[in-house]
Amino acid sequence: MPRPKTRIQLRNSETILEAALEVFSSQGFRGATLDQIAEVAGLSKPNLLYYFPSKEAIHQTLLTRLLDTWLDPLREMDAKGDPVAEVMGYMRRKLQLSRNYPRESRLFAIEILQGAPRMREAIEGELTALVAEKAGVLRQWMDEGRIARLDPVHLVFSIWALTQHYADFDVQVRSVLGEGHDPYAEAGAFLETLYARLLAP
Amino acid sequence: MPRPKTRIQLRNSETILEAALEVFSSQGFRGATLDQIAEVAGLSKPNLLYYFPSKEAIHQTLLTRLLDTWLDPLREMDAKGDPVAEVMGYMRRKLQLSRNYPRESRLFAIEILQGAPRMREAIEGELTALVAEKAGVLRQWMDEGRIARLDPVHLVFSIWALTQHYADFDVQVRSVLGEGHDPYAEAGAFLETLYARLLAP
DNA sequence: ATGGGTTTTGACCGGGTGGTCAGATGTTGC
DNA sequence: GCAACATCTGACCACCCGGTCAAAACCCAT
Repeated sequence: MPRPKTRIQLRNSETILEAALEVFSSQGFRGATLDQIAEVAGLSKPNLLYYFPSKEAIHQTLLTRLLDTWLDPLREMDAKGDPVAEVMGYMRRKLQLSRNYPRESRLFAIEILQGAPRMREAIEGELTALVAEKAGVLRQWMDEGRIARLDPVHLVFSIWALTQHYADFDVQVRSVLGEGHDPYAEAGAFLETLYARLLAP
Repeated sequence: MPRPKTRIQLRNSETILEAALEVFSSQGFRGATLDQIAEVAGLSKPNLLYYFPSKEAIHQTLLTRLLDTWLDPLREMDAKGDPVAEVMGYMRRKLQLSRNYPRESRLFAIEILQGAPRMREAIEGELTALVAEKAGVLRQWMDEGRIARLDPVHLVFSIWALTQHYADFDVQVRSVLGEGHDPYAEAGAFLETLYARLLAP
């Protein structure tokens, strides 16, 4: 069970994780099989298990990597910037994440939906702490009258919900919109309007 | 494979569906096993299969029942009512659905997340048609200047996203909020404010 | 009580799944 | 070229899972 060192190890580990993301995000943990992942990766099943000790370990690696990417846009929200612009910027970055990494979004969603059995720790630690910190920043801005007074945590929830919806419920969104639409472009415009009105002091 | 007729058949069919909802909504279709469902239902596995021809059939029955419940709140939105009150009412009913039927919400979410393999038809038919109809009503209200001009379909998406979030991501919501919170009460207040500001002409 | 229909179950089956292993094949430094 | 090590694979295993079936247990009208 080598930690990536050589070129081959690095390349194959990445190939496997990429394939695993594809399969886990569309089938869930139990729905995915090592054979499927192996096929997508273009490797044999025993070869997967040469690079990762178990199916569980592959999944765990994906989740761990994911969390950082996922929280970055919120980390970037700057207490020293312009409040409305900062919240808007956060919303835009999160929507971009949904657009560019829909599989990651779905992987995350499936995990939380099922009670976060393999992520509880990270959620109760890192994620909760970061939201608490940024809620403080938002509350400060509200106290200063620079954005409308709202429950800051639910404001964050609203950004999560509204942006992730377009990745997680992609099938439904596209079906309802019909052809000839760019869901993310329209969502961007809609959310700009929404948060402009919501945040105005 | 009897269609419910006698008391026993009715009672056991319901027991099975209730248990299946519990298990499917927390494990997904492939993650769930008949043994788990049987255990929760307090029946033997072969006995389940006396009432339903297959695992698939149990799942299908749940989904079919679900869709109607799920669309009812939108159906009730009345073109002849007061626009802001009607949209607000829809949002409130949808939030109540999340509060009262979180398992159903998660069952639905998992299905869509995985590409709606067993629901595509219903989504492309019933659901899409209903949204199209109600989007027309919303557009009419906007033309009359009675609510703000917005993309009506994305307005509906926003209600779905913001209300279902509290059921689907329950674990995350509760972790971030910490103890001593009533997520749904707070969400209700937050969403009232949000839609009041968003919809005002 | 008894007989016919309904409900329930233990035992079993075949296919799929995660994981192992011995050995084959490739790669690299000398 | 070759030894030492890294990478890869076919064959295999034990377990799980959805589903079957024959027979047992139960229910109830007569």
